[in-house]
Amino acid sequence: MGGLLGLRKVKVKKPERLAMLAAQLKAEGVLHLKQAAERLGVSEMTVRRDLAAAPDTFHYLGGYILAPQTERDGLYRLDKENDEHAEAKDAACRRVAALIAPGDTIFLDCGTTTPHLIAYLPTEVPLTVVCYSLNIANRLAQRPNIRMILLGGLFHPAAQTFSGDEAIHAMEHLRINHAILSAGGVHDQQGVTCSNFNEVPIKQIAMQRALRKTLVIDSSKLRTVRPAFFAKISQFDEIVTENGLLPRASHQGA
Amino acid sequence: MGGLLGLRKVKVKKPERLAMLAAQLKAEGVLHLKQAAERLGVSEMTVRRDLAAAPDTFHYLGGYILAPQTERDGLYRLDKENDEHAEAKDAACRRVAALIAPGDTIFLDCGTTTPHLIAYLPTEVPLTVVCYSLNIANRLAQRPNIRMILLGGLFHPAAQTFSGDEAIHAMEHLRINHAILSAGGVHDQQGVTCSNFNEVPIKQIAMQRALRKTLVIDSSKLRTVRPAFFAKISQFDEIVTENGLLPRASHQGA
DNA sequence: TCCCATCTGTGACAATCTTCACAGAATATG
DNA sequence: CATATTCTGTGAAGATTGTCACAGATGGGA
Repeated sequence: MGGLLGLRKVKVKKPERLAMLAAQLKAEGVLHLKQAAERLGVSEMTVRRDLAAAPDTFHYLGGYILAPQTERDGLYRLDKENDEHAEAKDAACRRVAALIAPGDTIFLDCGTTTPHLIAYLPTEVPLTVVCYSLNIANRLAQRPNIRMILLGGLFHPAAQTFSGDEAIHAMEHLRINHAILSAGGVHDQQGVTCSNFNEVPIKQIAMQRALRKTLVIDSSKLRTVRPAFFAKISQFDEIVTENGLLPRASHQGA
Repeated sequence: MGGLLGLRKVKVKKPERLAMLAAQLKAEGVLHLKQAAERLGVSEMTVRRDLAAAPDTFHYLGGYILAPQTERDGLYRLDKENDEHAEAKDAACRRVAALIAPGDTIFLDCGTTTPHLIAYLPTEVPLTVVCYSLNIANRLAQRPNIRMILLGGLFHPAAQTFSGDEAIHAMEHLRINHAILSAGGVHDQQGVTCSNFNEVPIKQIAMQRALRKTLVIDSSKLRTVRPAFFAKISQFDEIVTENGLLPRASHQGA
């Protein structure tokens, strides 16, 4: 250290540094990487490495360290895992949002596509949304001015959905304008399919009771098949992907 | 439009974009500038300008848009606000957990007390929990090996609960061993009361159908009254507070 | 229709963040 | 004390982000 006598360097080890970081963040909420490095008396590189070693303790975004978020836990697990085509799904949902009419009672399917729609739902006009997924319900709960009806029943952790006779029975008392469904596979011959058999009855009832049926998918689903069949392509009024409406020709199949 | 019928170009103006951003953030907490631009269908530059025009609405750091702190954890809002007696509630729930038998089907009330119980529910033995609150459902969903049945219906944002004839109807098909209820007020003369009238029917049905009825409260609720009456003190098999069981003498009242 | 004010997209440049490899320092171990 | 291991700092290259100016697009009024 350049022979500057008396300049005592205070050495702090990793666990201690992490504790100091946590304390600073508690007080300030956000810390710039450069600040953090200065305050801890180490290089930015070291701070980076510390953070990388404790990935769950802090949030790091674009040069800033954020205080850990208390509990945003498993809420949006599904999406995070399976957002391969998140952008396509989002784009498709944006198109679907334009199809929604004021005053509609909408049935909103579960899955990883339909959650994207919620951000685009209009909130200045009356709107009722019927759903059967915990994930969807959580998002709807956070939007103002949307009447939400959740079809309850037994919870299926894998899909984060509810099912049961009661849910199906409940639907029979609802007047649905517009069912917005999604699917894991859409195939000319094999029709429209999904992965979970327990979703089939509720999807079918929803389609049966809805005046208008819209299928929203990202285009990677086209020409694929999943185990559980729930509808023919021709049963839908329109099929929306990130590229727009599917040409009507396809509707003649299956 | 490449022959894709009905492909409508959606033009969105600034106020609307800000609203969409806010909604997305509410749901996801963080948004990358690039994502935001794509979802809104505008350039990154425009998003930047939008953000600059509404400096108090969003947090922006190193390429990421953050939801204001308050909205990021909307999920557990209820608790945060009203956890004055959180420790007492927690202690009371710990006592209640000891009353739960393996294989029980439990009805779990909504409110700010009952969520504390969930952490203490046993997961090594079969257990079914029936609930009607989104808050409770979210917590149960995160515990393994618990069968959860959610009574659905119309969502009430203020209390984060569901209600409706269907929910009540659904209960009639369930065999409940043990109803664990909470209350906003417990009073010798006025009985057991809560704040929301729409919770009354479901609480009453649950009590009617349950073999054992436990009331769990923190002791600050004793000798207070809330607007909605739902049971007499004597209807409960036990009343548990952070200090233990309420002496049986009190059960003679109301 | 034209003009004006405003909004929006683009490209260029500067500033910053990210990652990597390497070398020196600190620490542990025998 | 020597060696091995781990930890830390540095600098450079590449990717990303921030800022700015300018031009085209849009949307009212006159």
